[in-house]
Amino acid sequence: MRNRELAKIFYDIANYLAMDEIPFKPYAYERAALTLETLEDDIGDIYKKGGRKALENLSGVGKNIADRIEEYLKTGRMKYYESLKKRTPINFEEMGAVEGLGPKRAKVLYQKLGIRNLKELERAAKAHKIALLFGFGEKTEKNILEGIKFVKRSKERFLLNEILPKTKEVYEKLKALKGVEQVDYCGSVRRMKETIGDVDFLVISKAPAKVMDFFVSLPGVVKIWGKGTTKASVRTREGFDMDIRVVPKKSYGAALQYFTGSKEHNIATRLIAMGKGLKLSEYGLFKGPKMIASVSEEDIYKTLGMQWVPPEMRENRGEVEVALAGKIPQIIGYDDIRGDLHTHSDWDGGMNSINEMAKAALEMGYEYIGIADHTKFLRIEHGLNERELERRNKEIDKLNCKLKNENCKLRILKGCEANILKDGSIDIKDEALKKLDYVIAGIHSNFKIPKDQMTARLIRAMKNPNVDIISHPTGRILKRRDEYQIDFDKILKTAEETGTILEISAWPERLDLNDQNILKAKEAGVKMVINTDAHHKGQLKLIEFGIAQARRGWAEKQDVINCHSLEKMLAFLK
DNA sequence: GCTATGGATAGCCTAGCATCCCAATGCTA
Repeated sequence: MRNRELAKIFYDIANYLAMDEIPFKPYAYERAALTLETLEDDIGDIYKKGGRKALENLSGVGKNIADRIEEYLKTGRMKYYESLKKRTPINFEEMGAVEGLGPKRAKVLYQKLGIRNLKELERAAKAHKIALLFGFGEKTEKNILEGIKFVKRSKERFLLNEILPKTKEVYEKLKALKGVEQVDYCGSVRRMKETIGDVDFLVISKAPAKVMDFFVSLPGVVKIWGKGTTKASVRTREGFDMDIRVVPKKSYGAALQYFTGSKEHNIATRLIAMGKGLKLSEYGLFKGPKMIASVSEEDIYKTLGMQWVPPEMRENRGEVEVALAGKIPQIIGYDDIRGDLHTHSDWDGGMNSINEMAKAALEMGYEYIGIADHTKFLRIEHGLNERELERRNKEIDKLNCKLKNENCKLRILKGCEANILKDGSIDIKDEALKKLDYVIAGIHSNFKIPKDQMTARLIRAMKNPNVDIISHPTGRILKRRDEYQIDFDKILKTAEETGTILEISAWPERLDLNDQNILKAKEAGVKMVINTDAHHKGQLKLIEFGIAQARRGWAEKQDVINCHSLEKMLAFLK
């Protein structure tokens, strides 16, 4: 998939143009990038099948951008982009990741101090050169240093959604390869961890040399770190590494268990083995020199006197003890979601009409979809005011009538994503909220207020009888921003008392609540809802990432309100 | 640079905030 590569380039171009204060063009490139990102098919395939015309048919892609895409697909290069880059050789991917740094400031830093990347930025900030620049100051310099620290910490890891599609693609190719008997991906991808270091594949094959050759010559491989008879390691164009190893059939289960990890889980299981006078390694479970289990993971766990543990739970957070006691919870499955309650339509900043979103929900096999458009505080997302909300509600009523007449079971729910203002009040009148099926409220501004103030802010919002759900409750953005300061235990207590539901955002950069908070919420008896926050119909599919997170937090169907039928789900709301 | 219609040209991308310098700017949602 070259969609993401191209999107990245277009975002870069948008930054270069914004830097020069060129109006509107940046916006055009950003829109094209967004289209590419949400595209379901590979841009190369689209071009192969439909040619230039197919490119120009994409929303936000006109003659010029189609030219650029075409050039890139044909030559692997884009001259326009390269010339922009040459003129201002700034690494935006690094610099832009620092919160508070945008294209304009990056340009000033380059022109005045020659700063091109994170390393040079850090050096200048530490030498207090930045605070002296016009338009900058002490505070900005300090914020930049803090931002750098954060970026560095998350730099080597990739978001799960950056990795998973490519992983599945390679997996399918390996599976189809002649001579491959079995293949699995393991490691943190199999555990569906929110960020991933590298990808490991495990293969059974009688022709390992052929598998190695195939693996290192996969399209998108830019560097071969090593290649032996049963092991190989490569770097992909996207910048992450993939390893493969061929293992004997008889120890496949042991290898799969070992390479899936986590390290902490493996240590715990090895200790169990030791306690029984056994030895567990990547080669098998041994009693003295005799291998007593190893063909499958189930086999190994069973011989250890444990239940099989779903990969998402393998973090040594008590799952080993629970598996020994035979009490592994029935965590929710990837097909258990019956509706998405946090989606946006073109009434606010979304890309699709309510009707289109509903159709997409039907394709997902959903029983209901909730439209939770932004409310008025968020002007950039075209947040709706009371009157506009009313008009939107009428459209939903009409569509529901139509669906009913067509004997369609899907129901569209009237929701909104209101804003929790600095003092904990909601940016839209209660009378308007009352008319909705449900209300989501979230924090979209003033992230840096003291902990007690932030906690009080959320608590006040939860006590509002109209607020049913708190969206992305901790506000973190993976690789960009830490969660805001809150007393999560107090939040849980209030949620429990008021019957407020906490969201598990499936948005790959949020995944908020995270796994550990999900576990805490479950223990506190707080109900949750898994939502995508889709701004585009294609993004309904992101639900997979939310479910994975819920599984990592041991959530069961009873903990997640949208695992239930419409009627039952509605009963959970205030 | 794209889209929508006036088919060559208008309209798109807003508002609150933090910071920096005390009115303006850049960043973020």
